[in-house]
Amino acid sequence: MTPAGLATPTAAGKVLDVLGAFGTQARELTLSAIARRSGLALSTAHRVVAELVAWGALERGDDGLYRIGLRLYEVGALAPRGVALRDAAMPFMEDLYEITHEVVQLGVREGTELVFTERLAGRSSVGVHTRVGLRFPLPASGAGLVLLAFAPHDVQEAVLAGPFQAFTSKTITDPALLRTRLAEVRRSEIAVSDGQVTLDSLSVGAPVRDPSGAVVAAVSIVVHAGSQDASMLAPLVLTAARGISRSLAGSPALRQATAYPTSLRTRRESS
Amino acid sequence: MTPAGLATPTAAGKVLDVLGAFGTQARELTLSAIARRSGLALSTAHRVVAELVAWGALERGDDGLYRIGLRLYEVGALAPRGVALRDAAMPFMEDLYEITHEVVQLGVREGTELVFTERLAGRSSVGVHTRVGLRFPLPASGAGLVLLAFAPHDVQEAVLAGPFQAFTSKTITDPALLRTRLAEVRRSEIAVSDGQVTLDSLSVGAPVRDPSGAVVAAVSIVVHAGSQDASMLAPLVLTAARGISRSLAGSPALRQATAYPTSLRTRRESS
DNA sequence: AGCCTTCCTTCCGTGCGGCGGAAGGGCGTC
DNA sequence: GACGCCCTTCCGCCGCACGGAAGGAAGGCT
Repeated sequence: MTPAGLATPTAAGKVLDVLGAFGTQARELTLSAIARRSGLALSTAHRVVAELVAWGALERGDDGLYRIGLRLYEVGALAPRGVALRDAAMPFMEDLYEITHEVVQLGVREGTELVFTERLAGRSSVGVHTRVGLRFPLPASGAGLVLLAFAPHDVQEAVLAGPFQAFTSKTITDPALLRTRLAEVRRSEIAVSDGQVTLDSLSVGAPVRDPSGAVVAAVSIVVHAGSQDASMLAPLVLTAARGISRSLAGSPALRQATAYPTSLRTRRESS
Repeated sequence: MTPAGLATPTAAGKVLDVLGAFGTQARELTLSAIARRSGLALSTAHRVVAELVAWGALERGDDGLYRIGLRLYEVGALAPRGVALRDAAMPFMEDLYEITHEVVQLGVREGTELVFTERLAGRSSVGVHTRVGLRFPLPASGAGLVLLAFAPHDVQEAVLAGPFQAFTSKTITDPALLRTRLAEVRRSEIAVSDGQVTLDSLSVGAPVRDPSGAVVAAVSIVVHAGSQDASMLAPLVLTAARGISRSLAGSPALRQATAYPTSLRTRRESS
């Protein structure tokens, strides 16, 4: 993740460098491992880490290894695109899984990437290699196409201009073709990616909208390419997506981004 | 949460001050609200926040409000006492809820406090005022008694020495009595708190252990005081706790604290 | 046993970047 | 139109962050 060696000049950045040293592959680290992965000098890492431990952002086990602390878990749980979204989506994703027993995923867009935030899969499902927290180029998958189709123009242009990562022979790498596909997605509210990630997999995605109508996430389902039920999936996924959107409107927690009534900006915080 | 005004002298601390400004009551803040709640000067907050946004720890909506970012959610999800524990516990907690339809909680100890990390409750359940992320003194609740009973000696002594917060007339405030109760909990693996938080509630807690046998969490159930089924709860809670412990042993993710085979310390991290 | 590696901790002088007051601009409200 | 609130930028002084180096503990290997 963090390529190491790129130590941040700023002090705040060093805190983030330390946090960035942790990852799904590195849930527990020694002090020197943190220093190495974050590109910080050992003594610097030592000081920063000590402060993080004191605050509760990191914890140190009796074995000396450092782990992400409970306090950071709590703060992270405040992310609107994290838990609030998860809570709204899980029931519908579970339904979808019960019906199909295929891989069901929830993803959001960050910059020009797709990030999976939730995933349900049984043993019999397609062996997809995604995992929660994994980042992915937008144009390849069903969920990504949805998020790209409804992204702001500058994001779309950035993706359409940039280089395309081709996973298979079927991965879209032609900007013109991609534009057409995106328009189609906007019209149908459904995106299909057939063999664009791996040749034997097919995914169908649909948009999740916040109360203002802005697309904040995408649900998708992944099946074996060639399954005859592919065309039946669209209504299922679409229904789940709409259910999640409706559920979001109910819970007050997530009122994401784009369209606040301007009056809300006046809210005050007690000191 | 953060009393504001206590600005940290250290630079790293200011980052944490900013993160600490967010809470369940304050999921979205303006820049000046952050400055106020963290005790930082506006210009300082501005600089720190900008850096956090660049990294992805915070996000800024089109409305100008800052929220906890996805990247922090991802990092927080790496906390062993967060998600790993949750994943292991949820199925059993759901069972417990299905059977009883009472409030079911999962808590861990942090310092001399109890922190609830998960909570299931229906509409008909006791109107308990706990919430995920809430901190609580250990000696009052069933879950807290469990965690205290199996805590390291210095923690126990610190609590036994310190002042006791009395919520009701039944709250234990006598160190000698508390010692007796703790011994009882250690023997029976069950803790009952009757009317010690609010007079009309009763909670029953049991310990969750990691593969090494160390107590890492506590499950508890809260019912109306006087319910005749109180004595029936112990086996249920105990069974759930054991199930979670067994499930933890299965998943490789959580190998908490105390008892690593020392050889594990030798693990390396690629730079 | 001895040596070596790896790890953690502490100290300290230098210098660089953090710090916050203040000024300027935008937007809404009274 | 004036006030209040918010955000952004600038700049000079001061302070704390920085990292090299040294001390020490704990295995692992031969």
